[in-house]
Amino acid sequence: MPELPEVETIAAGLRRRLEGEQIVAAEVYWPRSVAVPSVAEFVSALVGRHVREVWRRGKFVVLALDAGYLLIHLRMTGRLLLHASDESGQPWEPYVRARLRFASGLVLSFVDVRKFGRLYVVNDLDEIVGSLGAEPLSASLGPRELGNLLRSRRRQLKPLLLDQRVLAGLGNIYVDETLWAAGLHPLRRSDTLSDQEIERLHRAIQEVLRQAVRNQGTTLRDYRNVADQVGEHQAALAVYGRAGEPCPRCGCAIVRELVGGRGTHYCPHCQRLPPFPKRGSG
DNA sequence: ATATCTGCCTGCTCGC
DNA sequence: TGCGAGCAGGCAGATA
Repeated sequence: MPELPEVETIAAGLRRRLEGEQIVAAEVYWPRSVAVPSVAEFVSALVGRHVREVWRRGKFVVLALDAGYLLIHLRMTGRLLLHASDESGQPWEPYVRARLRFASGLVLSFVDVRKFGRLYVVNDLDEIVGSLGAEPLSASLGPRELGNLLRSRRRQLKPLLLDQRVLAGLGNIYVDETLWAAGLHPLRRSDTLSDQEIERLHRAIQEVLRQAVRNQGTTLRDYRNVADQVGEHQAALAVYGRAGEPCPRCGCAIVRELVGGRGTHYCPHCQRLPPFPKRGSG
């Protein structure tokens, strides 16, 4: 699933090759992939525009155009593939839901097996990303700010960290990895963390995400970068998808349970749940 | 305020 | 070998 590190990798790949490019055609093969506006308006808003800038916000890829913005959310199986052209010689790509053609001949294919991904064209960015929470890697999110986000709510840590309105960019894989790195139980209530635990969680978020970005993301099945290459971070995962395997820290068997309806992986030895909620800074 | 459920989707794995 | 059931999960929307 493309989360922050995967989307960051994709945005970087697009930035290098698309900035300055002009869109000459937009093709939609699965209309429901276009969230907003109508397909006809989507196409006419894109054709003729230039790509000014490309970045990531949460799990969204943002293409700033000379008029308006194209946003892409890959959800579960979405891919953005760049080809020099889709003329003869290119392998046929199944599950293409939409395509953009550029003046240089570049072709950007939105490929999405499960059709969960969404494309958006808007004039006001905040219409789509306005409700997103803090950027986990932002310098403005220090331990104190993270602590405020957690302590102002009384929620289980895992669903809270998955909530894009609180922190934008973490998904199931990196929440599990982060909680393991911080030594915190997924069911731990967010308002019971000590200052030390907040700092550990803050450091874990930074380190896990930065290492995953360096590794170009995690490919368990579907994720590919814009050149159709897999990531490398799957080899560095400590707990996600490793139920029954030994914890890298203590050797105890990793367990998998449902938390908030999601498959959740953790070490029962390193990530203990206190018998009763703690308060204050201990 | 928080937790839980449904629908959206399709490929894959499992058991018979 | 073939088939159906169940699973995977990000997010929006509805409900408890």
